[in-house]
This record gives sequence, structure tokens and C-alpha cells, in this order.
Amino acid sequence: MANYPHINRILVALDCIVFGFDGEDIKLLLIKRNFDPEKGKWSLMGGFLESDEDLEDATNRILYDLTGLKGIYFEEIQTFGKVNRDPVERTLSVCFFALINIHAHDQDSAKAQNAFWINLKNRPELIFDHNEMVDIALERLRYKAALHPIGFELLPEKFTIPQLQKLYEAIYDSLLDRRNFSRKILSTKLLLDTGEKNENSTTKKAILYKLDKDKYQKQFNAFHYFISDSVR
Amino acid sequence: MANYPHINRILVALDCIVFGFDGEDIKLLLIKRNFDPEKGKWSLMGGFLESDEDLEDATNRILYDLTGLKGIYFEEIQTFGKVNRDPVERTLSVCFFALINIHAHDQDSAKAQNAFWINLKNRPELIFDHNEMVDIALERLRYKAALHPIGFELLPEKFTIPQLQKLYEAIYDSLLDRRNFSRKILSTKLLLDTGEKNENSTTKKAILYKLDKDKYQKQFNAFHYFISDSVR
DNA sequence: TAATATTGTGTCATTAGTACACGATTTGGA
DNA sequence: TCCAAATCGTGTACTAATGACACAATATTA
Repeated sequence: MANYPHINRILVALDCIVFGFDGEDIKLLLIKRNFDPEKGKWSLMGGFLESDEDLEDATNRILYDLTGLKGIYFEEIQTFGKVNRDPVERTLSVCFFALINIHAHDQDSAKAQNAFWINLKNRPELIFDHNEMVDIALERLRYKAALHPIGFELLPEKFTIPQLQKLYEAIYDSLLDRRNFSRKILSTKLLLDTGEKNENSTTKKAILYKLDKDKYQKQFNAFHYFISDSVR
Repeated sequence: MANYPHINRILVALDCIVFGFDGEDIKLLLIKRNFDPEKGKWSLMGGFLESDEDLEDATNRILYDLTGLKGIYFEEIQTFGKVNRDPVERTLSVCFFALINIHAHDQDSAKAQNAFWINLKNRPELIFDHNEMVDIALERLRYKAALHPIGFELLPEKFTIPQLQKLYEAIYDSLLDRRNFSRKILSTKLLLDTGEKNENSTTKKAILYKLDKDKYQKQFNAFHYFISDSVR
């Protein structure tokens, strides 16, 4: 069976940081554990890698079990491999974060996993090294969102510029200038005016935009190099 | 022993992309395999994770065995986990890249591993998914070097601005404007004038600088956010 | 219909980025 | 010896991007 002899095989788990946005704050989808180990405590959603399963398929499976959604945006962060990180048995954890539209997920799936949306600012202590994972995920989200138009993954299909601004303000926990923000976002040409307006507003109704998905795909991995001044 | 029953344990390997710079080109330290599987073919340097070893310690061990150096700069890229990526037995690979000063490493260590510096432009076909690993590593190096002063890891302690420019030109495979490059680099205030000049040159001798390590540490993780225009 | 909250757009000064020029240094051969 | 060739250091002018701030328009409610 095993063809590399004398080498130890190790348990491999996946752990997922699910970010959502409710219009005001960034939220995490966390598990109130009703199973061992650490029953009763909070943790990230996770699962073990099956022997016949690609790593990427396992990620999609875990996200589907949690949210009922397919095709969620996710990104690997890091693999955590301290010998004693899991007190039960040595377990490597491949850690990733996912971004979802908080209103689109399936609530029954979440309930079945005993998962709850928790405001990032009120996050509880998590088991094992899950706190560190969240710290790193948040750092990565901030890093990525600064350079790539990733934030749209957290919003509904149609959204207003003020909503988008609130999202960025939540991600960076800082206030932005309305006028400069608008100019900067529109200059990307990634937004399409739907012609509709946000009827939920009690004051002036803002224009609803949607993402230009073609441009989004093309531009996604382009970013402005620090060294961009090339010579012909 | 095992406390999570009914779950498959998997082999975990580490694979490392070692980048170097010889003054003209980016090079890779590759292994001409004199062992099975795929004996005789080229591969990345790698090794298995030991059962009593932290992931990070394993990385340092593998890099030390290859280069004789400690404290090398390295960064995890991604964990590769397709079921059939290793034809011998399923093996997860935690993949990372390292940057070293090509002249500082221990040649005997490299020789013992049958490792050779290969120009990135002439890289041979590698085994398994190692080609993809190199592609992703290069992309990550370009990404990172554009925003962080990471390039210094590839240069000797004292270096000239023209040398640094050649490095960036090699990383991005493009020519840069001498005058603007110099201005941009000096504006970071990360370079200290050593007062010495490069005696190797056959024409005008350039000023030798060294890295201001204090500033380097402090600034390393700072970068300019896309959304940086905050309101007081 | 006036007060309040919010949205869309505009202006101006400052900074950063791009394109390009000139004089200085060093070596080696005329 | 001195001039050509290569390379290095710095400067300047134009353009684009950013940051700070103002005003008019829209919608609701008292």
C-alpha cells in the first residue's frame, strides 16, 4: 500500500474563516461546538481531508455543508503545523478564508452546523490556534482588498456606492472621504449603473450598481507594481 | 494512540523554490534526482514532515540541508493537495519559496543534495506538479517584491543602486528607467551610504549601499493601501 | 414647507509618477 | 597623453493621482 516506508502519516484538517458583511460590520460565521473535543466552546468551521478527495474539493465540501452555497470565493491562507496545535492528536490544518453575501447563505445549513454570525468586534475566544488564524485571515483580507476588487464578494448583486464605502470602512475600521471614495471606485470602471435606485433608503435614494463581471475577471489579478516605470 | 478514529492519515511533504540572483539573472536551485522516484529527472528540493517536527522547523531543516544557511528568508506559498499529484502515494505538499544571496550558500551542502543553480529562463521540466509550483512562486515573488523591500534578500550585504536595478529588471523581465528607479529607491530611505565604491566596475564606480535594517524591519509590513484616504 | 439626512459632483492644491538631458567618472586604446 | 565609450549621479518639466473641502439635489418627516 504505502510506498514511502518509514515515514509518518499525519491527520490533515481544513479550517475556514467565513467573512460576511451586514451593512454595518464585518461578521464571522463561527461554530458553537456541540461535539468533542472542546465541546461547548467556539471554533472555526472545519473538517478532515478525506483520503480520496482533492484539497480544493474538501474546501468546497466544507463550505457547502456550512452555507448551502457553491462557487463561494475562497483563498488559502496558510497551513498550520505546530506539533501540539491539536491536543487530541497531531493534525495539520490547511486554513483558508471565504467571503459570502451574508443574506444569500442557507440558514438551515448553518443551523445544522450550529453556526452563528458573530460581529468581528465581539469575537469570542476560539479553540486551539483558531484565534491566530482569524488574525492572519483579517490581515490577508485587508491586504487583498486594498489591491483587488474583492469586496464585491461580500455584497448583494446590486449595491450602492455608499454601501460599498461602508464595507471598506468596516474592513479597515476607519472612515473614508465620501467624495474621493466615489471618484476612486468609479475610475476603476468596474461598476455598471443598473438604472435602479435603492428604495430601502429613507432619504435620497442612491444609484444601484452591479459589478461588470467581464472586466472584473480580466482585471482581477492585475495590480499596480511598485516598480512600474519601464523603459521602451 | 490515534484519538480521531476512522480518518485517514496522509503523507506530508515540503517543497521549496529557492531563488537566487547572480547579478544578471534570477536562478533556481534545483535537484538532479539521484534517487527514486523519477531518478534522473529534475525536481525542487523537498522532504517529508517528521512526526515530532513543527512545520516551520521542517522548512528550516530542509533549507539548511540544501544551503548550509540558517535564518533564510522564506514564505509559504500554498499547499498542494490533489489526490494523484504524487504517483507513488498520496502526498500533500506544503510549498514555500526562499530567497538567498547566491554567493553566501555552502557549495558542499548543495553538492551533497546534487543541487544546481539553473537560470530561470532555461528551467527544465520538473517532476510532478513542481512546474506549477515554480510558476506560482514566481508570481508571488513579483507580487511581493512590488510592495515590500524583499529584493535585498537576494543581494550581498553591500550593493549598488545599478545592481539593485538589475535585480528588479530580472524579477520583472523588463527594463526600468535608471533615473526614476534611483529616485524611487532613495525616497524609501532604506539605503545607507557605506562611503565605499564598487571597485569591480570597469567604468565609473558606483556607491555601495547597505540596508538600514531597523527601518527595514519596521517598514516591512507597511504598504500603501488602495483605499488610504481616510477622514479625520 | 422647512428641517434633516443623505447623495452626486466639482474645484483646487499637493504629491507622485513619467519622460527626458546633462555633466562627471573611469578605463583603455588611438 | 588624451579622447572615445561606458556607466553613474542628479536635475527639470509635464502629467496623473491623491487629499482636502464645498455646494447643490433628493427624499422624508414634522
